[in-house]
Amino acid sequence: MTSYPAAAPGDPAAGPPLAAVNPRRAEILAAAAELFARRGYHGASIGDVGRAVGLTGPALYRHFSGKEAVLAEMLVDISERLHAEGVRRAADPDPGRALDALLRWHIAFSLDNPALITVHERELDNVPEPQRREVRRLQRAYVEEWVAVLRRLRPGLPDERTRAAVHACFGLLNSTPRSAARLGRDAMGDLLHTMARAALESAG
Amino acid sequence: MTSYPAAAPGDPAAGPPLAAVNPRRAEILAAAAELFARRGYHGASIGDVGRAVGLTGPALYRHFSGKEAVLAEMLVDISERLHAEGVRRAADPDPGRALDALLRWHIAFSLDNPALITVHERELDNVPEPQRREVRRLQRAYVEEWVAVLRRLRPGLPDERTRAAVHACFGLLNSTPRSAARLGRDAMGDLLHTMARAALESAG
DNA sequence: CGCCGATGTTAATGCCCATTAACAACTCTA
DNA sequence: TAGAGTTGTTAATGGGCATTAACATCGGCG
Repeated sequence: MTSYPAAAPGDPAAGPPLAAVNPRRAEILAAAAELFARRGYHGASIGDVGRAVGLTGPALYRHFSGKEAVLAEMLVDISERLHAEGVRRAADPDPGRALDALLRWHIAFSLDNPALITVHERELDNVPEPQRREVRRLQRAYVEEWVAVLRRLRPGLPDERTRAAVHACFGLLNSTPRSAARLGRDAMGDLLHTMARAALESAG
Repeated sequence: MTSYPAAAPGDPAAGPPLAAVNPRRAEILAAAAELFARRGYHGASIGDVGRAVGLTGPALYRHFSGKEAVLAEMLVDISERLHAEGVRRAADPDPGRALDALLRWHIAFSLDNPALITVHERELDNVPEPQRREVRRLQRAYVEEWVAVLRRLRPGLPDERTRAAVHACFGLLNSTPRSAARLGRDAMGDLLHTMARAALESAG
């Protein structure tokens, strides 16, 4: 079992890379993520997002081409981050270690970015078309990294069952945003890791 | 391991009891659940719901006092059904059997009513105030049924940890609506049961 | 200094939507 | 068969919201 310290500055779980590029854009994306997670894409207005960063609604159009573009950039960024680091961690030649590394990564991401996880899970349908495909592609690829590791760990399992198990595992891991989490962050991370690992092992 | 046949007519998982009372209301509630689940409460209009049952938007006001009332009745009904049957099944004197009975119940409900599960999980904030409290109360009570069973099964675990484990388990179980589920219904039910049971046992 | 691009603000504009009004049709029943 | 309740429909009505227009401010740079 590994511990779950808060994300360090260099940690890939810490924040979107574009935070350094344009702080205003990053600030808007963060506020929008929070609001979209809490009230849903259609439940949060451009004015709400603007107000959350100390601006009026129309000011956002200096930074994004529209409301959909905010969501699109948010989801593409999340999927890319999840996928890129997933590939890296799945590459461990020992499948058991790879699985633990994937679990640590996903859990750290959920604990650090509950709003992003929520939006990623719920709002894909509101992303306009060129980017929706891309997000879907990245999501699928990320799942396949997990499936490939499990396949090495438990050869002979039907792929469909493995895929279903991975989806269920994500459900467990992504429950973080909804659980009040009076447990401390580290205890919660350890608990999720233990439960997810046990769940996946039981599927074989 | 138990199987997960499709809900029989008399089965409490089959449908809301008020379906027999007023078929039009039930039809509207079902259509609204589907639309609210797919597009979110704010993303589905009264007109959309009406059209889904072959009516115009304003016709719904003959059956409900407004859009919020549709959501409220839907969520109160779900929470009541989950809770009532949860109490019944948690009453088994053998905690191991009680846990399996709870798992079977929750899994059958998710498989039969993916849209309801989704809405129940996401839209509580849009329920107007007198009923929101009631739904919260029922949700909490339902969780406590699970916690009580686990407490009997694994005495000595801190309640906070047990509660967190139950929430995580719900995340796993409720992932059904999001997983493509090319697995057959019964295989999916068995898989979820196995994984959830293993996850909960690992938490102690 | 004087212009300009970047970034904001406050007024339109136009659409969508929840809700209500005004008006039918159908059924039941006295 | 007339009248009333039930369930619909098609027109308002009014508000909210995304988006755009028109107008400032300000910092840098010629």
